[in-house]
Amino acid sequence: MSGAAEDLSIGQVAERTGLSVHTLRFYEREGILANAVRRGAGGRRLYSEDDVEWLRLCVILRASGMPLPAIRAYTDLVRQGAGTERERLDLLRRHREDVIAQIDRLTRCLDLITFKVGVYEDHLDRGPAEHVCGASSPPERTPRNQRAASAQ
Amino acid sequence: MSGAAEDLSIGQVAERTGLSVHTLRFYEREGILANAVRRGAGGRRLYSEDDVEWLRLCVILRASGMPLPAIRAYTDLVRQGAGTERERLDLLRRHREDVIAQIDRLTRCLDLITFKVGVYEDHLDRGPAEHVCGASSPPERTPRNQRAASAQ
DNA sequence: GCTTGCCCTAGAGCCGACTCTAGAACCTAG
DNA sequence: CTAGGTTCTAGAGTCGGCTCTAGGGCAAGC
Repeated sequence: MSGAAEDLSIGQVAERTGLSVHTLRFYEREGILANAVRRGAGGRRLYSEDDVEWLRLCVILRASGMPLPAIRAYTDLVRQGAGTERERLDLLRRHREDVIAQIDRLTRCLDLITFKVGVYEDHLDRGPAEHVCGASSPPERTPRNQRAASAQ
Repeated sequence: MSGAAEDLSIGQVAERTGLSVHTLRFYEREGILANAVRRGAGGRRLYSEDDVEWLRLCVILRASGMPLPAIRAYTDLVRQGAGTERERLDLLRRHREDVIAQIDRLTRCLDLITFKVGVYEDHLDRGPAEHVCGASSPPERTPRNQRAASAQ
């Protein structure tokens, strides 16, 4: 499936991955391509659809905060071929946990920020109250009801 | 409430905010303190509990990806005092949207990673299948049932 | 035959956010 | 009196992840 023999230029790959051509070359130097890029006339890089798929995976890993060295480690495992599946799975699982942790952290931040937004909304549509400061923990989840909260 | 007259040293503030003393001085230079730090004997910084609260808020904003210039902007508004509440609210609301967007992105990444983990689990406990590649979109949400998927 | 556009390499530059260094002052305990 | 710990300043260094520059090649179209 999908294994057409269409060769793609670096510019085309940039278009379909959202990465810049600079970044594509940079990733290659960093060892972040599952299979070595072939070269065409004049030394130009030739990419396959598989390369694009691989890069899209890399984009997702990056977007979820995986550092380049970790992506390189994963790439190395893939390049080593069969027998490294267990390690790849472990690596992905660890990253998965990491992403979950990130989401948790962000969600907790979001709660506090939402609380703070609530405090300001109160403050603005019921006239100024006393002073209004730090990150004071959402005391009991009722921004629109109580007046001890910070609005700095 | 809580407004004791206890002065805190930079080291104590570092402890209770989780920031390093270096970072505290750095933030100060960057204009990220709602009220100017007082100085004690020998020019040493004296922080109040309010400063700690403020810094905790900054930590949350940073942890949720707000860049220092935006935090400085917010700090400036706070320093200008009453009358800037609308702007502060807007700034916080924008950040709130941003955090929600981050969580969305991460959640989408998580789905793909989870899918990929599923593919590897399949692959490992039902013996190797064909080749296994990019980020191929979770075709119909059934990792453990279908065998077209990528395991690179 | 010349411009335009895409591509090449090696290496430098940039940005954000810290992080650390050097050299010196002060305070407290032994 | 001295050693250890904390703090001070100004400024340099680090790190991750790009991003760009210089200088050049090649191919297609006017």
